[in-house]
Amino acid sequence: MTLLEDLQWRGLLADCTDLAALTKRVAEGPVTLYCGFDPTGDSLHVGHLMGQLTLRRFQLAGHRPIAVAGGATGMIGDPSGKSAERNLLTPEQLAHNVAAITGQLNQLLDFHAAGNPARLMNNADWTAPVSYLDFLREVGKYFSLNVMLAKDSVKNRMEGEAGISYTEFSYQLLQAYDFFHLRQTVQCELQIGGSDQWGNITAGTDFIRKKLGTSAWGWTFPLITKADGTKFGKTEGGAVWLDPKKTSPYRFYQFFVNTEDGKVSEYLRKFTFLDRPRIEELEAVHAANPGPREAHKALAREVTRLVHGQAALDATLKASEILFGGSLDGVTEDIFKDIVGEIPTKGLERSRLVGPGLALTDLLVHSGLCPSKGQARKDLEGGGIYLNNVRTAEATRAVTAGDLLFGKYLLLRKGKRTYAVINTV
RNA sequence: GGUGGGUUACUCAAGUGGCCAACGAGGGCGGACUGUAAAUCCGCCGGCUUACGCCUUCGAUGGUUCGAAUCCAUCACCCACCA
Repeated sequence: MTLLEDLQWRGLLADCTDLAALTKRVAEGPVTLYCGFDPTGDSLHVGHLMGQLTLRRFQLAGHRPIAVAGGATGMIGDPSGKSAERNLLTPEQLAHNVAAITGQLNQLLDFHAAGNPARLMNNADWTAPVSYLDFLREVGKYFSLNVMLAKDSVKNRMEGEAGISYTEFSYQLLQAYDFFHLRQTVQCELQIGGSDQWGNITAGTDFIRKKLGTSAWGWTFPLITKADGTKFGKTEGGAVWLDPKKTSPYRFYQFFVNTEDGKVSEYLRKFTFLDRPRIEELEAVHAANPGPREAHKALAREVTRLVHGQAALDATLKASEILFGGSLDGVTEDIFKDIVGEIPTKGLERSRLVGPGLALTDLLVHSGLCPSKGQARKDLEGGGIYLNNVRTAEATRAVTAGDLLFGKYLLLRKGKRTYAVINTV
């Protein structure tokens, strides 16, 4: 199976500017390709993984990937997929964000591969020095307003109430200029991106054809959705980030374990490097016996290892085994200590547990599991609270030193899978 | 600039003097079933309180009234039509 056939089998092709020609070109030898990442936040999230992983798939097949951090485009704001104008980031925020995501982009690609090492660039390097007048003469002249206005990203905003500023309207020119610059300086022939980037990518291929008279291709992959069609990568706590300080490896792993059955097959194909026989084997195992969730766990293991590494994965697996293994019997202090760092942990002065102890409702609020004492009481009465993995339904329950595990910890749980640890000091 | 309509809890959206902490839907959280899934069913969703109840909330500010989300005035923002 060729690379492009594999990508299509994985469902990673939404659209291609000329699939037949690209297929021919890829067969002839290594292609240089790029994918851009705008620094809209101080971390990438699981949605961004698709671009990074696809670059990596090309690299593994011998091609030359470039990850481009959007130091310039991030200053403008991409209107694609956005229903309203966004606030501009300050230069300080941008610099901070670029530094943060640059580190993350370094993880998934191989920058030392013999023959085709990955490269990391920042489009501010070639965009910032260009003067406004030069840009209008050298770039703007090649763009038809009619075509620009017809792009979905612009059209949707023109039709809606929010409108669009001249600044965001100009975004497609900047991205087109990136592609043009890379085509000219490093023979980059292909740009990949999510399907919402189609308009920006074709702006680039059109510009290259007009200005350079050479070929360039665009390839988009479908945006990931959940089974109910809502946005992928959001949880109660917000986005699932790649930064372990924002989303712990444990939560990251759990996010994938909790994938709906109907999506496991798709996610295995799109988020892992497992080969086709292995994925089909996992699908068969799951179909035969869905209870153990083997496919979900394989998915979660693979993605967690890719993003956080083997050591973090091991710790996460250990914590998950304990927390979802049922009883805490037989768990030693050393093993328990390992899970403390994996799930949200709050400190508590041990003196507060002496005598009558501390109301469990107060402890639930302190741990962050419940937003208020009233809610904590309702959760308790509803049977959704567990102390040291034992259901506790008395709203007036007090917690004393006698409840401590290993004389030091308390394990609180709300519902089936939300845990918190109290660490006494 | 003129005239009319609007601003309600996470979102949408009822409510036009007391029965309103405020219908309903979505969404969220819990429970049952199951498999840390989906679907379904049940409960809860401003705060404090064991409870009676108390406190804060319906764009902002002031007023009328025993009593206001509901009436009046002023202000702010949004929408529609006219100029």
